Amino acid sequence: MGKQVINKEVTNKEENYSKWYNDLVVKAGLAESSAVRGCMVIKPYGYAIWEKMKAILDKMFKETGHQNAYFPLFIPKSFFSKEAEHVAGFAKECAVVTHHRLMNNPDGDGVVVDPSAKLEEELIVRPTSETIIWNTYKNWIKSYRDLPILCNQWANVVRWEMRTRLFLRTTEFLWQEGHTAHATSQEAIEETQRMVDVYAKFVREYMAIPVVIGHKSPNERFAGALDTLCIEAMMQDGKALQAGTSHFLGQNFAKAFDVKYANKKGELEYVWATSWGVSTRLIGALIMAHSDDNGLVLPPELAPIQVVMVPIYKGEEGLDAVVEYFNVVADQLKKENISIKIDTRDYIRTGYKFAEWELKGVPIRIVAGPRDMENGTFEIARRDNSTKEIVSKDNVVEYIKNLLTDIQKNIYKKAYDFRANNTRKVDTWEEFKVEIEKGGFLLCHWDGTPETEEKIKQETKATIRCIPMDSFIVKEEGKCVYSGKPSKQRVIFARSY
RNA sequence: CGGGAUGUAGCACAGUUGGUAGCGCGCUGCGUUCGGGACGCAGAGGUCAGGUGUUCGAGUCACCUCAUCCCGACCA
Repeated sequence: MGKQVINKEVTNKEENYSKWYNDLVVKAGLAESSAVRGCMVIKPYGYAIWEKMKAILDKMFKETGHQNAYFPLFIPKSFFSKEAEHVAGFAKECAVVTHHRLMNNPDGDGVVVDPSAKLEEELIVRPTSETIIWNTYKNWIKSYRDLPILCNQWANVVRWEMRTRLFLRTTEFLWQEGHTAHATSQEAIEETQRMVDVYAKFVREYMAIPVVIGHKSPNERFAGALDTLCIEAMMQDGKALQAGTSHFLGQNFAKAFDVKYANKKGELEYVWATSWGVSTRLIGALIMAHSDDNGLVLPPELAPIQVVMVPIYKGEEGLDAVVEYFNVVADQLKKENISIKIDTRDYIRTGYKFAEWELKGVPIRIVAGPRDMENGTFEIARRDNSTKEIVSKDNVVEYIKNLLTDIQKNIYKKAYDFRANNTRKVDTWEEFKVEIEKGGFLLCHWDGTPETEEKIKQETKATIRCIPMDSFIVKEEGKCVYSGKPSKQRVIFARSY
């Protein structure tokens, strides 16, 4: 049966945000930690959310001209050292395959690695696929006619992080990574922008989370990129979360892997590259952006179950009657592509079911019992603001359709207002040190140097989340909040995940 | 890899000066309940992380190993 209940004593968001988050992930049935250090089991309910995300993103990628492909999990070690910055960025967190055979332990029980099966060249479990993909693209690209190449892969990657957290940072995680090759710098830069826009649209419209699009500062840039664009979201504890990145890689990987094409004049040129990705971390963002002490709050666009129907009845015939009453509406809703669950479990009490579906974040609950059947009504409760209404069965389909749209908007608005209330301009260093403790985004002038950013990070743990490109653009002359040197635009400082 | 802590039932924990294992939740069965997380009765479930030592006797004391968590460094 596996009934899971949040113990309210330990799930107060205000008191211990981390614990609240972790409890929620486990108790809502999204994921749990596994036997392997830092790895996560994504449970069916959590994976259903991921599948919905994948389907929408995949469609958006195809609409922007991309195709899916798949590249190997293992990368020869030598590939890795071809791009100096890239290897420096990932070297410390790589899982390495050194052998390919086990044998019975000659000294006792169990199995040991067979020393005779040592690989000549070690294989790296991909932490990201730039190197193996560029080694492949080398063979695909000869002429300007072969360009652009616009590939995406859905895959798992491994990064041996020191500290892990369910969804936000696990040793192995699922993601998509797009890798494109272009004839011109201009085209690659446009692609980088196009894909960060796709991410922003997805997170805003489907996940109902407001994000800022911006450039990363050089310190925060992807290893091997000339420019990294990102979307940054604010979680309910005021910390920032990088939700997606899109990198302009210049000709770095083309040069490292010697990928040249013949242009129309027959001259050889290096190609221009981008890469972009989002991961299961987005599920963590979804949880931390909307949920409350009663559990998940899922936006209707991504909820695996959009409407749950809970019957109230006495005896077996009573149940059949209510289910029949529900089925009429359920069939109509299904025709509208609304996903329905009728909770007919007879071994669980009604109140318990209510609490359980709230914990799982189902946007709408419909309740009906003898009273409603007599009156021709349903009781409809929304998860996002806990209000209930009695609705006539004649209007219920239209009502639900509108309500789903309304909930989606309302969740976004809530998150938007929260972000607005936790974003402020800060102009002095004294003020900065006080304000950063309160959480949220600080819009500050910065002198543009990595040294200043590094010092601010060391003193306050805050980093530049991005140099905004759409929301929060404040182009004005000012003085760096730390060094007092001149600055032309405010950037976003925050503590982050 | 530094600093701190913790390993006892599925989960969360208690366990006194060393004396042979407990509570709550969950689970199983029966009954009464059932429009917001019900209750009663009866059950099942443990190599007290592992090892060595001290002792007549170790969950408890000492040492070692392993694992996990938190704080740093790293990071989607």
